[in-house]
Amino acid sequence: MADVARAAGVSVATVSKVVNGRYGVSPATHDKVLGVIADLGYEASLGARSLRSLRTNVIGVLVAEFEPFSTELLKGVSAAIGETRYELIAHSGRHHGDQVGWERRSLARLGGSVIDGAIVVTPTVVDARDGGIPVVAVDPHTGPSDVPTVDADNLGGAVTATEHLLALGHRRVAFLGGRTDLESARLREKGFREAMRRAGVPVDESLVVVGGYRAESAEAPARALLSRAERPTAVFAANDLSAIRTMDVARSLGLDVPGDLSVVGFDNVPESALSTPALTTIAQPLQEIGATALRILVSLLDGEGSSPGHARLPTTMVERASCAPPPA
Amino acid sequence: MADVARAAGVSVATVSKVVNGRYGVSPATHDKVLGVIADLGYEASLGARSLRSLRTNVIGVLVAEFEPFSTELLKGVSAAIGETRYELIAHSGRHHGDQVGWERRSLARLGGSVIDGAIVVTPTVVDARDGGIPVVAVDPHTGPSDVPTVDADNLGGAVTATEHLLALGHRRVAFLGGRTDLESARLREKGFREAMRRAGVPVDESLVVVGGYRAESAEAPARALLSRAERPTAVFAANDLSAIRTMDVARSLGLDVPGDLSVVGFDNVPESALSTPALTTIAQPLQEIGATALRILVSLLDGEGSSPGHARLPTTMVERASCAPPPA
DNA sequence: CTGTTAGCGCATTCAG
DNA sequence: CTGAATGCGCTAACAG
Repeated sequence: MADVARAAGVSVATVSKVVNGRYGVSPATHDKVLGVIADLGYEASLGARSLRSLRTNVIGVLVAEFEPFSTELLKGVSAAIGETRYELIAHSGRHHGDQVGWERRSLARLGGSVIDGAIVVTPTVVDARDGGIPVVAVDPHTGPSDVPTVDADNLGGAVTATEHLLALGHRRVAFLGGRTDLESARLREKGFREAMRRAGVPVDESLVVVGGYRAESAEAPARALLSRAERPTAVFAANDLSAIRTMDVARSLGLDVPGDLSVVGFDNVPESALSTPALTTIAQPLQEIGATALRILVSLLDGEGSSPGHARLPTTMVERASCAPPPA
Repeated sequence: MADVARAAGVSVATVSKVVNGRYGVSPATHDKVLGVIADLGYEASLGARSLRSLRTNVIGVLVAEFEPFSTELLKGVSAAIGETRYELIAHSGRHHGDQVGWERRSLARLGGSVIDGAIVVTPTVVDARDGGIPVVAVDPHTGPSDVPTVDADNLGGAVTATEHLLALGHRRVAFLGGRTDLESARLREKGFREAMRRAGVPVDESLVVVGGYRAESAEAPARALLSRAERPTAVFAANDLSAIRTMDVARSLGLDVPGDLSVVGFDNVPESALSTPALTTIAQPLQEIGATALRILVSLLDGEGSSPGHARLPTTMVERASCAPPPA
């Protein structure tokens, strides 16, 4: 900026005013400075600007990792940000296995300086005052919180998935759960139990296991489930990554999907259509969830007092090729 | 940081030393400060730190937009960053239609302050000295440059795609091109022409059009192509998004894919398996490309002098359901 | 209308 | 081994 000021024959303060469109600069100076900026290809350093000013016009999407779920959300956020004046930064910190706490750290690191507001994806602990900036949570931790939240109808989706398996004639239905610290996982299990109860089919507790939402963490429980003497004829996995890994495990055990085992997932990430067989799953409108979260955050930032509080989007079933009636 | 210093009864300078693992702090003080930091949940502000220090241990992935192509790369980068000491920031600036120049702006904005190095996705103009930080380009602009580059075998892939259509018996084959400013688009067209020439099939120049790699920009040329009296029996689209949109257009014109029209895409983004019919396409190992770019960048940052210069990964054909012999 | 001044939160000299 | 002083690039008051 000093270079620009020198070249334009003005002070850095004036350059700053021009860059930020402040009033009180003569048109001639304004144009001159803009010209020099264009020539030199100057761009204000985000780091320095954010240190001094209250607004950076940058929105952060904070994730633990860039996997199919979070990147789908990101696509939705990115599509919706077009008309706004904000730019986007997606951040994934280093986390040595600690699945909890990364959200606070990211927020403390970026909030209050680099970003004006944040969309936090599957946080365990969110506190509206962490980092002192507006926050919207997507698919957060159990329990009510004071931050606006966007999620999908996890309960209804889980009921639908389970009923689908029951309607096909399955009775030994297993539930491969998600991350126990997330509300979504809890609701999916609840929906599973509710549908079973309604159908009058008792839940075999030994068939309800924890998969952790990640392919690696789901592998062992899936293998245990399918290696049992009395193995289930169907598995409802709490998300697609677990479901896909379950099908891999089944194959490695010589089981045919859907001949010997039916599998239903949850999320409908694009990858679910690429598996063999293609996965029947419960679709969440992930991109729309991202877009909704962005809209809420922007309205928060622009101070349109109305805090929508909570948005819940519908889920739908996508039938593909991973389900069939149980073997005779 | 001042809060931490006060609570620990030391100066901010000492806290800084502890945080950054500098020598010259007594073990007792060290532990005490760490304890307070844990209690208060303190985290250094990225903005301030980057302003003062040369290293931030943050790597930036600079994209124009978060769409399937860039998010696949991001997954690969994210998976590969696990073992390193870097964290990841993906940035998409505001670009009012200007498809060129965003990369310089992003680089100037983040480089030299927030990030230590960058992976730039499909940049048109990259200069190694923009922002003064190490840069690796993925799928960049035409022409040799001084920045290390990672891409896929665009030429070979395009030949394979075209030969596939020719082998099915197609002779009126159209090419729906990409962004003319990108080397990848140029090579895909070249591969198309080369395969046609080898097969002794003349290229009808009116069937070679520009689609721009985006669904919206590909729609009009696709419609024009398929509305012609003598319409092509097959289209090789320069990327999957264009190919998928071409199939949509075909359907809206009452054409059956692949009965009336065969379509081949390029990229194999997950979405290509979700289309109806599922798209036959040329797969780039996108995640691997991202991981490779990261490895090169890290070796650059860690000063392992060996600059690999250029990595080119293989492409493979994925046959799905969008191709058939031409109508009789 | 423009320039001067004073920090934003932190890392780094250099004295103590 | 520790703390006080300095400045990174920028914006926000104020003074001219």
